[in-house]
Amino acid sequence: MINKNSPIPLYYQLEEYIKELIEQGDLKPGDALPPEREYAEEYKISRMTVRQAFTQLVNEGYLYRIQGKGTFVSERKIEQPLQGLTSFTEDMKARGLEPGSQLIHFDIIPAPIGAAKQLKIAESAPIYEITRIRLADGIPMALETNFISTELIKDLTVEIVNQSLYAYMEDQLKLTIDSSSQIIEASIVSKEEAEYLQISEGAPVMLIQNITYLEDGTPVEFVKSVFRADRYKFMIQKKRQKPSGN
Amino acid sequence: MINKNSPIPLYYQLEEYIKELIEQGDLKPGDALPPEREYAEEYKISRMTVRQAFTQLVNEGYLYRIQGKGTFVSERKIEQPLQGLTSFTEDMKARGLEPGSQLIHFDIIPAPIGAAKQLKIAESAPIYEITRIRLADGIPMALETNFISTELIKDLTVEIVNQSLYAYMEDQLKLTIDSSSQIIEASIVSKEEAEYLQISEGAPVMLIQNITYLEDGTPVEFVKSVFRADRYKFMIQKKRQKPSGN
DNA sequence: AATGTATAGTTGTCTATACCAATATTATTT
DNA sequence: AAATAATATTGGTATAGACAACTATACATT
Repeated sequence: MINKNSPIPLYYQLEEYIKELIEQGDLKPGDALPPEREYAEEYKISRMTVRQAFTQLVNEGYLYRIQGKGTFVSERKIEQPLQGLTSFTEDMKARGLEPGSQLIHFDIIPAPIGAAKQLKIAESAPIYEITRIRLADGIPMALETNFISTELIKDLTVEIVNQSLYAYMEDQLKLTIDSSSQIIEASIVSKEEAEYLQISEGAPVMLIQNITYLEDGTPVEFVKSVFRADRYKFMIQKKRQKPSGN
Repeated sequence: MINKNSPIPLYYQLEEYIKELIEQGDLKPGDALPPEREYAEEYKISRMTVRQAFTQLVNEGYLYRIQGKGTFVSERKIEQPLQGLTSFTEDMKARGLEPGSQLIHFDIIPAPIGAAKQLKIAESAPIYEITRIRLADGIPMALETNFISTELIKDLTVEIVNQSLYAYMEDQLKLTIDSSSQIIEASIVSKEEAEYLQISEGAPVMLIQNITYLEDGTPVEFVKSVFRADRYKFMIQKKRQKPSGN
């Protein structure tokens, strides 16, 4: 289970191992884990290292601790978007649907004022504008337009966008994605959008704007999406920030 | 700054101190903090203790670390809802609006099937059903119905609900709120809702369902809200979960 | 029966130290 | 002047141990 010769950190190995036990049902919600000291002795690692693994899992919502009693498996594990920040593709897969895309256009244009402001670049600076119909099991789910500065991301291709933009940024460009902010609102679909989405004019839709940031706060991507309300609900899980912590 | 005789943990003292520096602008976004070893020497505490404080702040989005370079203040600190989980009241205040309420009814009824399922209680078990029009600067913003089991929360009054239900649960009942999950969708307003909200029939609205959980996973409150789309947008900030961590 | 006391087991905090990995800086070589 | 190598600095991982705070239980005392 724990391999001391592996280059993978011990605390991370233990973390993944426990996560597995939970996901496979070997550890059920409410169950107490073996005490920290027991793990330490069992695997011949120090208690602090065990604590580091536990702490991560507590932060991620898998476990909770009660001083003097023990460490327990949380009732509902907080849903963890796989890559941390969910893309449409991951989102659909998680819902058991087959994601797909239909490209409307892929252009480099002078930044419109809205996108320029969100991406904190000069107005009319060149940016990619990529519009796609997003499909789930072949049925239109959303109309999505991405705005990406050509400054940060060069040589973008349709292939990259259709694969995984995030993976490309992290693996190839060594950019670390840190966080995102979203604005969600309800609206009525426009005539043009209705056609793409194959819904009747005046039907309700959800407008979602997403901005993705790097660690130093630089915005890298601005996405505007129009989701069909009859096919899409948005789910969020929030964990409380507590004064005590680690 | 750091008081070794205080019962307050050292890492927490340091954490609060650094947080203060950031919030007062003494440490600006992008600034590098003094290295961990320097803090350790400065305050005669161990480096691991400094790391514990730093780690907390990294998890809360205040700081980010780059190995070999240093630790830096984040550009935009992830918005931290004051009480961790935002209530309507806090939400409106944060938007600079004056929150208000107009009670429609406050009853104890047998749990309808939907609420019973969400709260994981027996169908037709007694629950509070509280419906209010939520106002912002005196204008209807949302229609909100709370479902709360009488089992967990006894002796609930209109006053408590109008004050702060969360504060009552934590301070009086010693229940620790841990997390919440929400489902958001777009819809068209019904005739009855339209009247309460003073909008025209068929206008777009956002339906928000919220469930609040304790640490052990017990659901304590189920809230269904209908928000006017013309007056309300929903904002979320997500922080990426990274494989490495502590 | 109620209350105090002792004890063992658990997580929480903290120290001191060591070495590794990534980055930045300086010195050296070309 | 540029490239390379060596060194220093910084965060990352890990150890071993100590004591504090809290919980639960068993037992004794009142």
